[in-house]
Amino acid sequence: MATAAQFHKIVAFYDAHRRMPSYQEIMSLVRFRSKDSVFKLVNRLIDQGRIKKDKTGRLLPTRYFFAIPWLGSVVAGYPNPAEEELLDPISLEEFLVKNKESTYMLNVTGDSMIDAGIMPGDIVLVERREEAKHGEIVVAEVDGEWTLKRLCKRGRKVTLEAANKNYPPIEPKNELRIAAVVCSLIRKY
Amino acid sequence: MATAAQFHKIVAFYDAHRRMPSYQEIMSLVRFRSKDSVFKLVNRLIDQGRIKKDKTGRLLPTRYFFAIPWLGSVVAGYPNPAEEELLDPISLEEFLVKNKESTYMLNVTGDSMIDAGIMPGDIVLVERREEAKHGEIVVAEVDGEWTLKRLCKRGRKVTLEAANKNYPPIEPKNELRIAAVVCSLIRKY
DNA sequence: TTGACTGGCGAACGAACGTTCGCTTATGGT
DNA sequence: ACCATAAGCGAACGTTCGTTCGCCAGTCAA
Repeated sequence: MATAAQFHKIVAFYDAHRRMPSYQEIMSLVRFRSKDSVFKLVNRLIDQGRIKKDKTGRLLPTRYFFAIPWLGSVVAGYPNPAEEELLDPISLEEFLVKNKESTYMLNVTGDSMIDAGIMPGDIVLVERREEAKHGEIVVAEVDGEWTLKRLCKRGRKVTLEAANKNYPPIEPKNELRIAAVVCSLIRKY
Repeated sequence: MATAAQFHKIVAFYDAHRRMPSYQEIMSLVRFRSKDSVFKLVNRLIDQGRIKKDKTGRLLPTRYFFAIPWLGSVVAGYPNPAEEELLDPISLEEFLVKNKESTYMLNVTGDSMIDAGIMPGDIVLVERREEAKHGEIVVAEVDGEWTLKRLCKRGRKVTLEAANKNYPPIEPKNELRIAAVVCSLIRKY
């Protein structure tokens, strides 16, 4: 269908201007000479679910505007580059950030969690909250500093364990204050 | 400054509607009774760099709309929650995706790269290209399947090395086709 | 060949847009 | 107490918005 190329131009406009184009702007994007042609094109795109309209008629982007195509698995299969959009398209924000209000980024230094695949220089996305379950990786306050460890609850005993055999578990003397819970990890190469 | 709370409401509107509010909409958001008051408020926000306007007067979001606050380092210091916005605010997309056209997501299965901190179930963001430098982690085509390995160039000899001592290096018999280069890693807990 | 359907064109509609004006009220420094 | 400045109000401006209309050229099935 030819609407795919036209849709691409709209997405490109959105990426460049960080807003949806007006009907006039789409008109020159896809080289129409009538706004009504655009109107009908937009309705087709809405039927396909690629664009949305709010109740005042303004155009809104959908997930397709933010999506990074998902190719599949890297060991198991041999993805066909022709059919890129197999899995649900999803934006990184949507994928990683559940509660925008309480999510923060944190640089990781030190190698105490290296056996859990968290290396120095990595970035963790954390959600600020004070409760965590057994096994979750948390940011805890110990001796006035923040430290990244795995929370272990055994009966009434709570310890902080590193994922590195060179670091002994921490058994908090007084109270244990949890500052945040790690919800995802990011690494740039 | 009181504009901070008002700015927050505008960001909230943007998050909810995926577009910038009109002056009228800001009017009711911040409970003004005149569009001119909004006009002046917006100009203040523009002076602060928190909002932008294109040449037609439409409002545009800035990095502040997408940013996840950066708290600092998790081991070294003790970040003050009061001053959250110390480092440059940045959006995940902006941070991780350089070339939107050629970036794809890929599921990782298998533990062959576990010593490089890439675990089964992780997701890698890759850029499709056929050239890679020594030491980069690449998606390569071997025997009709895709595999994730570190590229090693020693003189004219090119091998694919796993980051796991249980896996021997791969020495390609014929040609070595690189499908993509890993540029970042994502893990969800 | 006919008739239903689709897609693009050009013109027009009211509504909403960003902007500007003159005026009033609050605020802050001297 | 004074004046300068800033912030909010209400009304108006020209422009652009999304929408709708009638019309015409293709397409495809009956």
